[in-house]
Amino acid sequence: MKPMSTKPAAAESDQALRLEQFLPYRLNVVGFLASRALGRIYGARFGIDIPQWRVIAQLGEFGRLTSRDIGELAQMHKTKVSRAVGELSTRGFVSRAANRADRRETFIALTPAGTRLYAQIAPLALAFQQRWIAGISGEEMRVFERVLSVLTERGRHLAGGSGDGQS
Amino acid sequence: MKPMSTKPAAAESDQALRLEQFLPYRLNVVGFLASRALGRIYGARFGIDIPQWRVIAQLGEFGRLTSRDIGELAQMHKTKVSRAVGELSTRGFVSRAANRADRRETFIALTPAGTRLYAQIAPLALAFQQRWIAGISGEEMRVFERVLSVLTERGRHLAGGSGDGQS
DNA sequence: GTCAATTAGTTGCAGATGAAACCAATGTCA
DNA sequence: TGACATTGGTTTCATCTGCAACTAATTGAC
Repeated sequence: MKPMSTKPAAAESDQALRLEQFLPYRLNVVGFLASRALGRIYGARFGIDIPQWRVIAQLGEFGRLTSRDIGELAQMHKTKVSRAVGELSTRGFVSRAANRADRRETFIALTPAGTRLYAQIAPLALAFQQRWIAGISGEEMRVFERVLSVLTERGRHLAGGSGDGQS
Repeated sequence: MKPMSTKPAAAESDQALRLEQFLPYRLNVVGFLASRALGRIYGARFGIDIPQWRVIAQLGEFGRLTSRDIGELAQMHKTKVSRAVGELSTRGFVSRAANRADRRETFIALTPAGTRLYAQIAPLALAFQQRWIAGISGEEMRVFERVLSVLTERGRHLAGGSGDGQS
């Protein structure tokens, strides 16, 4: 890292833009790091990617869901849900069962193998989170999470969000 | 959103996993929202995407940089830098000049048109950030940013990071 | 009851992305 | 000096992603 500055075009306004302090940039970087770190943990160990993990997590938490519900709960585009569920289904981790009351939608649920997988991954995920926030005081984390909630909620509406879509 | 719970497979351990409270998930969502909102602002208005914006921001801040420096400063994979610089170059916003001292690397800098573009976008970006954090107290933001820094730094090392790469 | 509008979910397609291969230039070490 | 490793940067290729179009089923208006 040798900046090699010659003509800093910024710094004329009262408040200059510095990318490494710019909030959208920082949030995007930390979000990317989170995904990458977590993805490596159970990606290499279980052959699961992030969308698949989210599907499994929601099913492990709520039991039985439609694809639409999964998308809404896990903030995933419906095509991503469709593909993740398809892959998990062919691998035998989830089952699909038509809803007889509304035959457009399908109930997705964990199979026994899927439940075992969830029982393996969930503790790892929680342990990872613990290791990540170790040493940060409870009060600081409370403030952090409160602000994070505000930013998330506001971010959903700030630029006219359509609703879903996720990396 | 109708969870339709039947058999909540979780909640057996002393600490159940709830995805909407899971930090990596939350950070990834807010990061995505940040990118999307910001990307729409100057994407629709200037035809610039996020990687290109990051390149311009760094050049506007530091003046003249090699592609390698841009990648390190802006946390971008070198192929992404290469493509962003290539596109910005053909559009006349940046110039490339070989370094005569080390002819492997190339100096990238904003052209006059690029500087004008930066002068237009930077205030918009700052205003967007202000609108986003409006109403949050200074003390809360200080705590938030401090924790964010810790999480970012730790996230870089937690799962054996290679260094670059970015969405 | 019928037809238009809506919804759940899948698929085709075009663009974005990163790993790996690659090229040219520089550094290193004998 | 001469081999070999390293580095800056580009390109190829396989994959992922989301938009748009599509099918099938349901709802609503009349």
